[in-house]
Amino acid sequence: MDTIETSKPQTEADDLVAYLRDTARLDADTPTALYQRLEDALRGAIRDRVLPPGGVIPGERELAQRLSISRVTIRKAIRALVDDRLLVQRQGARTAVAERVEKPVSVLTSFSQDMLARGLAPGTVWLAKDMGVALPAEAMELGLSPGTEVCRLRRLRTADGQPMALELSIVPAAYLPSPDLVETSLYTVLEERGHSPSRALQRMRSSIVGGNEAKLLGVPPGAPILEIERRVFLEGGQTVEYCRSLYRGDTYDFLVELHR
Amino acid sequence: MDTIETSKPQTEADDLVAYLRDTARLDADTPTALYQRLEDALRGAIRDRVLPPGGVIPGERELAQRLSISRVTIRKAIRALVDDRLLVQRQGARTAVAERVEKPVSVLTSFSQDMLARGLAPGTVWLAKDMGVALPAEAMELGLSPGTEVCRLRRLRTADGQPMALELSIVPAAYLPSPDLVETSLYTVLEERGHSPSRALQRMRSSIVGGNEAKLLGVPPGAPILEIERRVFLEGGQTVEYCRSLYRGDTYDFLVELHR
DNA sequence: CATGTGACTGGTCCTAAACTGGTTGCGTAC
DNA sequence: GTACGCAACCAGTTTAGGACCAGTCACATG
Repeated sequence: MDTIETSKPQTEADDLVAYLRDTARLDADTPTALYQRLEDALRGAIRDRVLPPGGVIPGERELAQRLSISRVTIRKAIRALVDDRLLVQRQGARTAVAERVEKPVSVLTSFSQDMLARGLAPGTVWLAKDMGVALPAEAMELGLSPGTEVCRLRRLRTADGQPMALELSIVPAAYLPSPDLVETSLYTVLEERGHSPSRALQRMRSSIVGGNEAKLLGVPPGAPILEIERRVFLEGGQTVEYCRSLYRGDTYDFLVELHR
Repeated sequence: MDTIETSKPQTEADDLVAYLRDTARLDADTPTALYQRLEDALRGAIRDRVLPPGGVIPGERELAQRLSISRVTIRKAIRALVDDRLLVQRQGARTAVAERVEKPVSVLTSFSQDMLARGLAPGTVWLAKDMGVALPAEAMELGLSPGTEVCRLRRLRTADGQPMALELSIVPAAYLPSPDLVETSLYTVLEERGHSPSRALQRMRSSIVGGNEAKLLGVPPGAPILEIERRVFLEGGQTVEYCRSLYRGDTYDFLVELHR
């Protein structure tokens, strides 16, 4: 028999059990699988710091008994979190919450944040701000119906006063009613208006700069540039920005983290 | 929240059943086929988030009973949505609403996989394979003690027969005892030997190709190239490969997915 | 101090019941 | 023929129990 006789007043464990019982709605009769609900509840407990990083969770048997759930189910839920690197299991030792969730480097940042992270002072020179009906190509990239209004922002971005990139941003007027709302950071304005970018796809290629753009960037024609085409999405999947940038190849590099 | 569900324990299921009953007009005598109406109703339920993505729908038998409809009809309606990838069926498990399946783009891939994903046939021309004591710079990049043995692989990678990239890979001999083990794919060999890459950091910049490399890549000197420097890590964090590549700027672009 | 024991941990295996979708066959109505 | 209903069976999943192994850790013993 694998019985358990614990009655120690472990407040932490009690808190967790209570949290799980509430969050997973163990008694409710939902169509969702039990282990699935428990998994989500555990995920929430880690997110809400009910389970602090580095802390340990109660034993599987104890959890099973106190939640009136089979150990199989507990293990199935835990297993999913272990696969996601949120929990760490070691035979013989208790299951623990992962110490540090490695913050991925592939993070969606604005130009300003990017430069600050490099220890450079970001700056902006406005080249054009306008508004109008989306061109067919723009409507296509943004997933808009033809005829929708869009804002266009054309800027020279600088770092420590030196030209770093040319940027053309196109944003549906639904998210940015006027280009004049943007002082320096487009993303700040979007966030303030409740349209937080959540995801982006970015295509990069190496290319050669032409005459006009070379002058603006302060490099000789024929210098290498990093062409970046970026489509930024909201939580719901709607495209909130389409952006084409030319970064100076001699002073800019892009860092990505790749997985699995 | 827990106390409100006195009259009806299955809130979620009840909501759906009510929604379907209303939307599909089950009792009405319309020329439209019953399964057709049910299908549209289910489609609406998904669109209106009555059925959230990732959620599960009640079992076919339960639906059939509660809607007073045959299971055959239920299945016929569900079948259509499965064909449209709106629902996901798995024998033994409940039918679930499809998650938005944005395939992750920031994935660690080998050159071969990358080219295949682009619909191109990957190829390799060996320029050099050798082995020796790590140079100080190499030891530094790989995090090795000075004097450790490393393998060096220098390859011209082709796509559909055309030169695409020059690649110099450096791998500690502990993970690759001999450079001759690699036929075409380094990652395949590493995986077979139990050293699966799990994570990589990649730095990219735009640059100009020099004379020798231009000849190998089949582009004129001064053509734009994408310089990629990649450090690949194992699960445990040890560096398993340090790689420098030059990709042709005119035919190669790199796609990344960024979050939050 | 070292060390060994025992209680506890997760890892793995098993049985079993109650469900799930998958499939087939038979029947009725239009 | 198509639409619809009913029923049985198969295969897979979920959940509940249990038992045993192997690793970990705290604590008493020397």
